[in-house]
Amino acid sequence: MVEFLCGLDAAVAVVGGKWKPLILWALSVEPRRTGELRRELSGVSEKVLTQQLRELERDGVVHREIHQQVPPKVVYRLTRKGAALDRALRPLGEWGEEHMDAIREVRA
Amino acid sequence: MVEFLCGLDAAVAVVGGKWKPLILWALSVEPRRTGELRRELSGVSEKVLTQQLRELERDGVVHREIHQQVPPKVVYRLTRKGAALDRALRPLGEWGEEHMDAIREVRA
DNA sequence: GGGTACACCCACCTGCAGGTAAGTACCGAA
DNA sequence: TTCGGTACTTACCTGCAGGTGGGTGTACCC
Repeated sequence: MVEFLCGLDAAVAVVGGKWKPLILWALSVEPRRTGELRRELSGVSEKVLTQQLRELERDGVVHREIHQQVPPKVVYRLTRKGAALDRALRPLGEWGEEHMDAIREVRA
Repeated sequence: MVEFLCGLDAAVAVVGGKWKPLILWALSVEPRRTGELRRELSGVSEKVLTQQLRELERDGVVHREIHQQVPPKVVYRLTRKGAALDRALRPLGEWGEEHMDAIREVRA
């Protein structure tokens, strides 16, 4: 790994994770706490959510903001790079929106 | 499955496969025969390549054109829908191009 | 006759992404 | 004093995407 054939390859390495696109989408609306994210993306396990958030943080698209208090409070927000990534994903989302029905139909 | 939370979800269902983005990229340059694709995407096994091509065909983004002759000749090309998908992937590719170095660096 | 190229198909196997369930440490409310 | 909420971590397990290696049929070249 760590060798990309093209830009698309690199981008996929960042957003390629079961919940990552949805996480980015959620955070693009507004910053959120861990629990809020968990409830929004119904179906994610706690482990996988934090895991994917850590990877997004490592890749520099998500910022983790720890409010030192009890009980703990952690807020996630998109970095500038993350916002750009989100914008780059928009056309893909629109394409999906447009052809969703046809795709769904073909898988029955 | 067959239930998408949003357009992005649907699009990912289509391009989410180890070689699919690269296949689309290759076919966007020009239509290709099976063997040409195999050589271009060095690393794909024959099985997985045809498998992913079949799925892309089923999803209506790739057209399979069989020239009835011996030895067999099969040409794959993007459909209009496929070309639109390719265009929708461009911004993502550019984002990747731009941040590729940073991403590579963070994974060492 | 042996080798190569074409575009497949099939049975089998492996690695790892993702899921499950439990534990940590703290506090406030019932 | 037990419960619920906060944000995690750890050990363990499972399913399946993807990879390996073989086989098919035809025709050309040496």
